[in-house]
Amino acid sequence: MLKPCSARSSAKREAILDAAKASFVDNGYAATSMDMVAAKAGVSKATIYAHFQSKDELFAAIIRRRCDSLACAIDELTVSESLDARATLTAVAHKLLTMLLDPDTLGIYRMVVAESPRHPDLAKVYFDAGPSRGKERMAEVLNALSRRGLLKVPDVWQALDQLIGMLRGEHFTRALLGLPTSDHTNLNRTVEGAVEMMLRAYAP
Amino acid sequence: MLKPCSARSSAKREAILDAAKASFVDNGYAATSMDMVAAKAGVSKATIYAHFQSKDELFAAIIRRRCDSLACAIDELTVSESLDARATLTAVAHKLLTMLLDPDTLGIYRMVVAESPRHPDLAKVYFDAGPSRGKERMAEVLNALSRRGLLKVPDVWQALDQLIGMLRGEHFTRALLGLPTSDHTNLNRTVEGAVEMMLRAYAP
DNA sequence: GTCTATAGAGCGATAGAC
DNA sequence: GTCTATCGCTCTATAGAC
Repeated sequence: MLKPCSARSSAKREAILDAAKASFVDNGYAATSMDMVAAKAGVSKATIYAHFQSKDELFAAIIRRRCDSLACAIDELTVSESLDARATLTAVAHKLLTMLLDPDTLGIYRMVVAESPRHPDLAKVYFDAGPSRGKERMAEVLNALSRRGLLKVPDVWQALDQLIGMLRGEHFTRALLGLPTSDHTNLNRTVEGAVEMMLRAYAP
Repeated sequence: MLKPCSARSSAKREAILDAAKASFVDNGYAATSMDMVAAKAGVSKATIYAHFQSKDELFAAIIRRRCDSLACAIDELTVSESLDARATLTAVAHKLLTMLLDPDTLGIYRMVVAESPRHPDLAKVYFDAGPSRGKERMAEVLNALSRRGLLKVPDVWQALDQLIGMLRGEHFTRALLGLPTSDHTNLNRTVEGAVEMMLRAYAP
């Protein structure tokens, strides 16, 4: 579970946001009523409307708060500069996969996907703060390896698409659909296989 | 757009299914009312309930119908047996990517993802008929190449996860979130890059 | 800011005529 | 099978007291 970088809000406002996030994740946007949120947050419905103009705005606030957390977690996605290419890629791969399969990540992503036709602006906010920012962060890792002469990557963005795609493999889709997840052995095998492919293709 | 393999139903029933699919895709499950479906289908609400027991069953019928179409389209995913490894992989990659980025595929997938917490059984039905069946079909293609000595694949399922993951790249996520899609040049480049990786790793 | 109470609209599902 | 009409319920959002 991720925490925000900086928190500055009233206690009730946070309680509402927490309750709303849980309710939205569990029931979906449309099937979540403001009464449910109020009950779970331990406040009255009118109090919610004192903090948020509408159900839509409450939803947007949740996504934006999650984006802040995501961005923070992504920025912390660093790897020691003294490792070789294989160790670096393996480390960053494990961190990424852990982040992707986090229940919070999946729950929010499910909502963003579901509501993207009705809330296209939020989908963009999420994509920029999540996948896009994550890729930029990983590009720095790859570039560092290139600078040290441990990798030769002609197109960093394409290489990252390939690495991330291979890492997600079937695991992410299965988790997103709530299907029984592959065990930890397979996760390690996926990482090893993906790293092997990268090394084979982009060794200097 | 995909069509079902076999159709056997009354005209009104089909009209209801078509209208419901469009409404569910556009508005999401919970935000779609039976009145909307009735209006779009040109029937009365009671007629819908004469054909489907509940809103849930109507939703399930749509997913199942889509699964039939998907399975049919996937079974037709064949490639000439006389092509070399690169041409075969490129052809099957283009077919897969076209299928994945089809607006109908995306719309239904969005719904299945959104409702998977409340309809886990439907998520499994969809996964089996879609991704799982597609992978089995592609395994046959890879096995055929291996049999002809054009490829040496130690673990077919891992190789397929890698290939499919690289092909989806960022395109699928962007399309799923309704973000501006990369142009056709990039799609071709993605295919070429993925095929190149596969050949480099799994050449005999 | 926070509460109780409620307005006003829309929902899923059904009854009963044909 | 198909319709019109309607029941009983829940929803978002607000009014007004404190």
